[in-house]
Amino acid sequence: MSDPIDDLLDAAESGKSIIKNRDILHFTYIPEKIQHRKTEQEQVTQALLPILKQHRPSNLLVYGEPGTGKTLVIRTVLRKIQKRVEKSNFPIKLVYTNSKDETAIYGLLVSLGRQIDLNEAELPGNGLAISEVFNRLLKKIDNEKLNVIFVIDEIDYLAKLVQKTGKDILYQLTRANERLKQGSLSLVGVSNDLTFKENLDPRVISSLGEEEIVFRNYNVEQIKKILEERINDAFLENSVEIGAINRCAALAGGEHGDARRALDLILKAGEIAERQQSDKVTDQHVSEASQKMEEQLVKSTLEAFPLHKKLVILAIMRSKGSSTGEIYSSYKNLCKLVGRDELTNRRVKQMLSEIDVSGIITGKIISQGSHGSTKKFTLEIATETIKNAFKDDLTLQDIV
DNA sequence: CCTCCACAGGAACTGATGGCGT
DNA sequence: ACGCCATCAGTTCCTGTGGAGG
Repeated sequence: MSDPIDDLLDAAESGKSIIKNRDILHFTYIPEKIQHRKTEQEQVTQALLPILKQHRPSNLLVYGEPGTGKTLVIRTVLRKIQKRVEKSNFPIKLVYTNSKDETAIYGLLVSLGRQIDLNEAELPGNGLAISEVFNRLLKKIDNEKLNVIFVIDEIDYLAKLVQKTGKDILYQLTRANERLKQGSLSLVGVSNDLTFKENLDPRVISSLGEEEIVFRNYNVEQIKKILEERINDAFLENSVEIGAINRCAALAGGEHGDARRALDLILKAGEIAERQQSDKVTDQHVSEASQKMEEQLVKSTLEAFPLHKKLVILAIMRSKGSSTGEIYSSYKNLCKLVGRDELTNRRVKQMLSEIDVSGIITGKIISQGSHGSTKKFTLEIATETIKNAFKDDLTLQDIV
């Protein structure tokens, strides 16, 4: 009888790798020469020129859908600028944050702070007033005469947080230079949403929106070109079939022109091909990779849900109908089964719409006339996937 | 045309957690 | 020691709504 681990190890050893360099397939990998997005590179450079020429802070707003290369271009340009001024008496510090990675303004500011070397003692991870955090950031910049460029990705998300909490840190950020005696602060905002400016403080728009650059979506042809460029460097010669590239571009680029997804896909397909000891990546591998990635994403989302959200999902599976009321009473039963206190109706409704956002269920408001109106929910994934994801949860073991 | 059901979903609040300045 | 400021999950209270049936 053969040992499964040994088998795998044997296969890995004897199997030849067709991926030479996987780093190149990371979307944000910066090669010395990016061929595409030439005009955008020029535009970004133009907008940031004041920083280089007059040592004057400059603000910039960049739009484009996910995977259109916004961040890549900005990083490339900023790096080049940084290199130029490295040895001058005007060195530039680059700081990058994604608003979506942080759930609150506080966390976002702390993440910015960490990157200009404020440690836990100088800037604790919680407990401070927002204005105090902000003061410490500025103090650091001032004291060390830093010339900082804050790149804030998905700034529309931050704008929403600002709106919700009433804290005008975007305004504060754009006006920070007035408070700085030394050093400077430039702001590069990146947004997926062209309309996000509408609910922004006009004073912020006037300073942040001085320069605006829009990244158009890639079409399938452009995606193919990007794929070919990278595959050339990342894979062994002739190890990726044309069909695989086409399928990849169609899957990822068809709707939104998402180059990041295309690259993730070809990498995953390459790994699958290697594992199958194939010396070529075929369109079959790409399809398989696409499916696997989808499943993996759903599974890890499900696993990360807190207990009550899991219970809500099981309730949807179990309830006879799919209206909010039916789901809620089914959920209450499940709570009894596992011996947990049930949450309120309101909270469960909230959870349902959160799950809806993650794409695992879809809800539709249906009016039943005199029987009131309700939201009907439909599962978008197989019940097998759910059972599979929850089977390791001790509390749920009995009811899955 | 009006009523009325069964919810939808906004807003304000609570209580725990954690660190600040005084 | 105490009040202050933020965040987070959850609760309480609330107003809004589409259309079948009267």
